[in-house]
This record gives sequence, C-alpha cells and structure tokens, in this order.
Amino acid sequence: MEQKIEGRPERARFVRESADVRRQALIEATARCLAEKGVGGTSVRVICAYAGVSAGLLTHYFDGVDALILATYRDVGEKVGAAMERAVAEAGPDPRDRLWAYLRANFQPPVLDPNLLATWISFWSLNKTNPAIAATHAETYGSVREHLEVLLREAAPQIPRPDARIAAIGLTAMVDGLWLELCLDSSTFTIQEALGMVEEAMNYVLSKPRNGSIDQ
Amino acid sequence: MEQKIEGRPERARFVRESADVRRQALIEATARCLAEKGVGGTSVRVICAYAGVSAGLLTHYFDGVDALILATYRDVGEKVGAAMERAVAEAGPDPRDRLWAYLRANFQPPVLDPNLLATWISFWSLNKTNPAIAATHAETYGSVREHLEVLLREAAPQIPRPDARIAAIGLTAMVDGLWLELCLDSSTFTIQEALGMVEEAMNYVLSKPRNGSIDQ
DNA sequence: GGAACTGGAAAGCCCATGGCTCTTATCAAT
DNA sequence: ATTGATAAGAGCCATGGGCTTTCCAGTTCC
Repeated sequence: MEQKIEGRPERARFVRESADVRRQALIEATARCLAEKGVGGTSVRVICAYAGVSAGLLTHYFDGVDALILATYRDVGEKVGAAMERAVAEAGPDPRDRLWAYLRANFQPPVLDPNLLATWISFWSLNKTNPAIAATHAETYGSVREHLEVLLREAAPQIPRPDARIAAIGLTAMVDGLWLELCLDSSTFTIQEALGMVEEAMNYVLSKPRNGSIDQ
Repeated sequence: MEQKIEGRPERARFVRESADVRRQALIEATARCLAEKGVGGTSVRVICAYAGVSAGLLTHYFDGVDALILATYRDVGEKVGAAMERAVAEAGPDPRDRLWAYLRANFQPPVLDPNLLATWISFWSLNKTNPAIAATHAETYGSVREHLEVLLREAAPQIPRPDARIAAIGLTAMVDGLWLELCLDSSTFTIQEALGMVEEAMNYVLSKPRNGSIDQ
C-alpha cells in the first residue's frame, strides 16, 4: 500500500533565493531566450524554464514580460558599456591608445557576439511600438556617442566640438554597420579587415586638416 | 417578420482576383504589419485583415506564415534595389555622380523610412533561426556591395580590386549604420549631416593615395 | 442560354500556446 | 511552533496557426 494519499500531489522542493538573484536569473534567461529564439520565441514559460523557476515567478518579480525585456535591455546595455570602459581602462594613458581600444572593443568578445546582436535586434524591433524601449535606446546610443566624442577630443584636442560630434557619429555608424554584418554573416569579411577599416577611419578623423580652432 | 430565415447566415461577398494580385496584396500587408506591429504582432489573422481577405487565404497561397515572410523579404529587397538603380540611372553619365546617387539614395524615400527599417529588423531577427532568411540576407547584402564596388571602380579606375572591395564594405557599413540610427531615432542627427559624412567618406575613398596599380 | 463543374474564397473548428491570476505548498526567520 | 513572505503549479481566457467544411463566381459543355 502506498504511503502517499491520493489527491495530495507532492510539490517540487525549492530554495529560497534573494530577490536580486531571482531577478538576475530571469534577466539572463531573457537575454539567452531572445538570442536563441528571437522575440517570437520568447514567452513567459520559455523564459522561466531557462531560469529554472516556475512561470508564476515572472509576474511576481516584474510587471509582465514587457517590463522584463526592458530590464534586460538595460542590463545588457550596462554590461556592454562596462566591457568597453574596461577596454579603455586597460589601454593605458595614451589618448590615442584609449580611443583605439574603445573602437577595437566592438570587435572582440563579449561585444562581437552573434547572440548579443540577436538580443539587440530584438530590442530594435520593439523600438517602434514601445516608448520605454525607445527611450532606453536613445540613452544607450547617446552614451556611446558621448563617450567616443570625449575620447576623440582627448586624442585630438584641436578638433572643434561640432566636428568631434560628427566624427563620433560617423565612427559609431561605421562600427555599428561592420559589427552588424559581421554578426549576421561572418563570411563576407573578416574581423581583421573590419579593424583595418576602422583604424583607417580613425586615423583620417584624427589627422584631417581643420580650419576651425586656429584661423577663426 | 424578418425576411431572412434563421440558420442561414449570409456570407460575405467576395471578388475573385488573380493569384498575382492576391499574393501581392498579402505581401504588402505583411510588410505593413511587420513595420507597424513588429514580428510579435504579425499573425495570420492580422496579415489577412490588412490584406482584406479571410484568414484561410494565407495558407492557400503560401506555405504558412514563414514562407510569406520570406516572400516579403525578397519583394522588399527587390523594391529597394530597384529604387537604388533608378537613382543611379537618373544621375547621368558621370561615374562620380552615379556613385554619389547610389549612396545618396539610402537617405531618401523610399529607402529612408522607419517602416522599412522596422520590416528589415524583422528579417534580421529571423536570420539566426531561419536558414532561408539567412540566405536571402547574404544575397541582398552581396548584391549591394557588388553594385557599390562596380560604381567605385568606374569612378576611380586606379583603385585596385581588393581595395575597392574593402572600400565598398566600409562605405556600406557607414551608410547602414547611419541609416539604422536615423530610422530608429531621427533626433540624434539630421539627414544633411549624414549625407555630409557619407560624401566626405566617398571623397576620401576616391582620392586617397594608392600605391598598387602604378608602382607595382 | 442554362446547368453541372471547377476551384478560389470565407468561416468555423481544433488544439497548442500566449500572458496572467490565484490558490496552495514550502521555507526561513522569529 | 508560528507566521508571513516566497515559490510552484494549475487554471483562465484570449489568441496563435493550420485544417476542414461550406459556399460562391466563373467556366464549360450540352
């Protein structure tokens, strides 16, 4: 005779984790899910399965899936930003080295990663319909551009401020375009070729003749 | 007393269209749907509602939603390519004008269109999980790069072939990056600024000193 | 010219999955 | 031992895609 009485199905044991651990687990699961399955394949059940928790927890810690995705966007953006800053910090004191390290970091892990692009694309795809996502995008892009602008002016103080802004936008665009295509289809050109193009563009920006700061 | 007998609900009238008309209507509806609602909001019912047909027709003309999205990708890609070629054809005979027209076309309608980007992003998001989409992407990107390469060499025949390839990749990356950000958030810089950057990059590519074709 | 025929088109159906809620079980701290 | 927050899991309702059935507009044949 079985010991367990019918009608009282045993429930899975669980460990009680802190809110931070749970949130982080859900965020990382969301990033993985977006990367591997895209927006369409990202659902409450899949995310929670990835995180190893039950489906109910998502709503408990976040205001629904959209809020979790937004939190994931912020988290991923911060991690990428941190990786870039680390690269700059490790580059030493020379301003040109620091600038180059910043640009170069886009073509090294963890930034150059098809999974990261896949996650990023998911955010882009929500940009149009989700104002909070759009705001986060603007914030992230602005931060990158500003950082690059600062590094540019430190490496070439003679560049007028408006020129530095344009140069930062142009360099960012080129880096983004190369990064995008490399992640989408790495067979069209190599990382080395991309680095060569970016280096040439950087050299051009740093050395092109200006007439703003001295003449006028 | 009502004239209509119970149990015989009247069915919507319909007009019989040719297969081409129906396919095109579904493709255009899909593009609109992807643009306005993103991948997540693109379903059989929504597409067919946009196209003004019943839900069953999608399966009748295409092998499911995925096949329709792929067909939409091909169609949109062809339309963009045609618009670019038209711009080149209207530019006249001067090779430099033709090259510039090609680059410039990326920042004019119908290419510079947030809806087009939204559609495009949807395709990117499927790139990882859908081999057919990935193949179409490679084809489209390769076609653009080759076309640009040809225009480059016509405008500057002294450029060695490998250099032209790299220049085409770099210019494409820059254009793509600027186009992407302009469509995502048009408040960060203007179309004129983007055109200025691209023009400067083009001039640099065309006029930079080479040592390949004459010396060696 | 009328009636059967063909195949395009519309609804409805089925089952799976969507997000979210609610109840209940479990754990850790008091 | 008690308690209150935390987690699990079932359940609800809406929507998903694909399929089937029913219906209708041209076509064809007599």
